[in-house]
Amino acid sequence: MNGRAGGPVTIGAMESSSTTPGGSARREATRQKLYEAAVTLIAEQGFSATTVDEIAERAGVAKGTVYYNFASKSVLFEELLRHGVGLLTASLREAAERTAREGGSRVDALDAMIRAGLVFIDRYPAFTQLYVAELWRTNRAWQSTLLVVRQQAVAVVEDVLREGVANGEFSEEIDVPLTAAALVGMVLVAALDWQSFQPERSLDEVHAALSRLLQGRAGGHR
Amino acid sequence: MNGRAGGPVTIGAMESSSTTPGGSARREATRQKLYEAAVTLIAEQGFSATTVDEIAERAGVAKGTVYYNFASKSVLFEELLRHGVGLLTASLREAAERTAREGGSRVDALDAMIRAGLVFIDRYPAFTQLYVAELWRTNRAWQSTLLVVRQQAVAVVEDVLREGVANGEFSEEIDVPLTAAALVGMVLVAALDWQSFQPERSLDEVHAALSRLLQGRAGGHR
DNA sequence: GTTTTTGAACTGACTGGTCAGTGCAAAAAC
DNA sequence: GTTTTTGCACTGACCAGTCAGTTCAAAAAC
Repeated sequence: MNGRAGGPVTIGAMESSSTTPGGSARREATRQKLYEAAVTLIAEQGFSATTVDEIAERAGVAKGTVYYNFASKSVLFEELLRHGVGLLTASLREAAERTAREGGSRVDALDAMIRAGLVFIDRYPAFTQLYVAELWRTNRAWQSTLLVVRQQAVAVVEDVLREGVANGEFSEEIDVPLTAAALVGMVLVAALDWQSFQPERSLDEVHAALSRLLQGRAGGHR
Repeated sequence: MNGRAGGPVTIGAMESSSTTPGGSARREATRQKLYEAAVTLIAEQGFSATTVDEIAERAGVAKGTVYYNFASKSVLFEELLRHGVGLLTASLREAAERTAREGGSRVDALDAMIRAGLVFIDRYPAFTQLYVAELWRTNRAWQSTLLVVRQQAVAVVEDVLREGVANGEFSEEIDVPLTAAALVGMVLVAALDWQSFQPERSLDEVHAALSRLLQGRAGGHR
């Protein structure tokens, strides 16, 4: 019943994390199942249109279990958000560090992060959908959670840009926050478009197109 | 009560259009009010979380009037989408044509379209929010409408890219559909981020940052 | 024996959609 | 030029259905 093909869409792992320090293994497994059920349903239908009964049914647990494990539908959603973005930032940071370790330039680091972003989106398309759909809303309960979560992800990109400016690799004229936002947006939207409207393309093709754009070989080839 | 400052957020004008060929002036005015009310509410809360009562109240009409003018809540939303994207594509196309008329290159055309996109988003932030939030959802009633509407907007960008490849201005290696999607995404996300998280920046600053990125002056300055 | 899950019943608030009826400006009848 | 009729646009109370969240006794897992 997964809109998209592919194996189990595990959003979790990410160790026990801050969510519940002393959760038993069994409980953690139940939460995991609930995350997975919730992420796909909410991505498809949106938060409000998704019922708790649906989530419980898809996770294969009783409705009471949802409320035994989470205080409310909103809380379940917020913890899900934190969970997923933790994974993403870890993956981005890892890519940047690996590049640095291997003596690559900052452009190489950005390129590696683009790929890491694409891999993440390819693996957890539902999470990405849901994130984009909710990020720019206003007046919602979890607005503050989203703000933190966004800052975490964008900060990784900003760091690399700043390092590049510091070591002279990038022009000092670049606007770090805006450029970081634009880069994240480019990857996010290109990837979602790929998944939704051009699923026949390979990850490498998408990566190549974005890489070219990053290095300015689209506007005026040389 | 408009989340953002500024004058009346008229999404309409766009002449009588195809929606209702023989609508009376009064009726058209009512529909316009309903569009304006719906676009901000749905952008803030999402489609499902927005009630028809709310829309009616904000528009200053009775609930029955909504159903007198639109078959259902979904139909109101679909017509709203078509309405807004019509405006956007018209604006993008106009920018591209103006540039061509003035003898600019295709890069100039892309640049002009970026600015036109930013101006549009600045003027109708709610519509943009709503569009992004709903575009990549699956299994929704208006999925087909969105597909058409997206294709319209992206096609304008693709056309310019193709022309650029044809006249040798762009490398033949560029992947037109993917690059177009990435460009649109870059503008969309950068603009939304600007509005939501960096509202102190001016349109010119945002435009400059995106322009630089387009011309590759971010990755490897020259 | 303690923790976790189950599953079904229940509540109270809310929602999309309906419909009989109102207001009113222009046309028709006189 | 006054009265009557027409029908479009709008109204808002109402209804049937839905949903988040609660409760709890009993079973299952640990």
